[in-house]
Amino acid sequence: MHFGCYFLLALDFAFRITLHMPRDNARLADFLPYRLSVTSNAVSNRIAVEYRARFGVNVPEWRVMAVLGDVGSLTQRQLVGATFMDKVAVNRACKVLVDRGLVERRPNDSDGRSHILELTASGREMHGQIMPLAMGMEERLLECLTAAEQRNLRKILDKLFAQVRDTDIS
Amino acid sequence: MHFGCYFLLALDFAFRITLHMPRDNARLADFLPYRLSVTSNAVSNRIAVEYRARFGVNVPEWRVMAVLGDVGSLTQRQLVGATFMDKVAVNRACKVLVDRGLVERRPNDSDGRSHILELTASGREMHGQIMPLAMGMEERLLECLTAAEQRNLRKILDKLFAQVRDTDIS
DNA sequence: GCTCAAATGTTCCAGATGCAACTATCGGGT
DNA sequence: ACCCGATAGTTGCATCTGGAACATTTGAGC
Repeated sequence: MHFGCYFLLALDFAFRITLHMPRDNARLADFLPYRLSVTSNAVSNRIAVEYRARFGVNVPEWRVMAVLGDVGSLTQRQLVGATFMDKVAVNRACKVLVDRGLVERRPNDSDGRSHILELTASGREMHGQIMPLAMGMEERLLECLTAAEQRNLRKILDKLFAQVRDTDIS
Repeated sequence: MHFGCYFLLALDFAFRITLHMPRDNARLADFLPYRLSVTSNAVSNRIAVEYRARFGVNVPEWRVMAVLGDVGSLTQRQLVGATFMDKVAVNRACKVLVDRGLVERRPNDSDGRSHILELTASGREMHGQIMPLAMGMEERLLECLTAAEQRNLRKILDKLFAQVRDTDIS
């Protein structure tokens, strides 16, 4: 966790440079991609620690479980599409989940290259425990925002993602 | 880049599960920390590729240069506070920048443990080139948002960060 | 001025990440 | 039926990342 003990110092520091710097100097703290990254990492780390401590899964593994628990049966390729993760990350997450008996992998009759992945009974049980935890964390995280701000945030993130995907930023 | 060729399929997939899934099922695509992470990673990767291609620096190195160029002279400890990066990341970034002649490190007279880091002439020159690029990318990224949405986003990210920092999410 | 806990920076190691190359399979064109 | 380019999955490798242990220096208390 690279925030925490240093945060007060950082705030003080940011405050000082806000006051004393010439207006035309670009400050990292004003750079929106930077803020997005810092906030996102803080949120992700916080949640990842919780998943790890309680269920022994990392974020890619949890994402795969969340999608499988929601949809049912998917191939790795479909999981890649559903989670926006790298196919290697999906492959590794699936391998771990299969080894732990949380996911079952059976041949795909209509395509010999792929397999069908599905939660086992034990996987569904963990899914039933981990989803309320995730929802609870989301709720407590979003407590600080009004309903309008929550809607705004979702809309804005969608717009930004589409912009990065479609537009030549460079 | 783990989005791109799979994106259309992902959209289609998300669309299908939106339509056909029971309402009470929690979907990963609705989970805000997930969306935040996907968007942030997409933005960061896109920008990182640009820095790498044009200046041969990675994100930690760029952050250190941005702060040094803005503030002047700092110790590694102050850089940690200013960038929210890990002290190891700051140390490595500084080492690389010193080796490349972009940053000068001189003893700190008032504290024998630390050194003062400062951009060299060549470092200031790169800073002068890289900051407009960063600002331009930010501008083109934010083109998709209204002025009100941009203000909202900054406010919301601040609130979220404070929430993660101060509140017990688990 | 001595001692010791705290702070700074550095190195080491272990895990996460993702690209690229590879194998196996598919399916369209001939 | 046979190519052959495209696709699904896997493995290897090189890089990124951060926690933990370490050396050095500081500064407060005695």
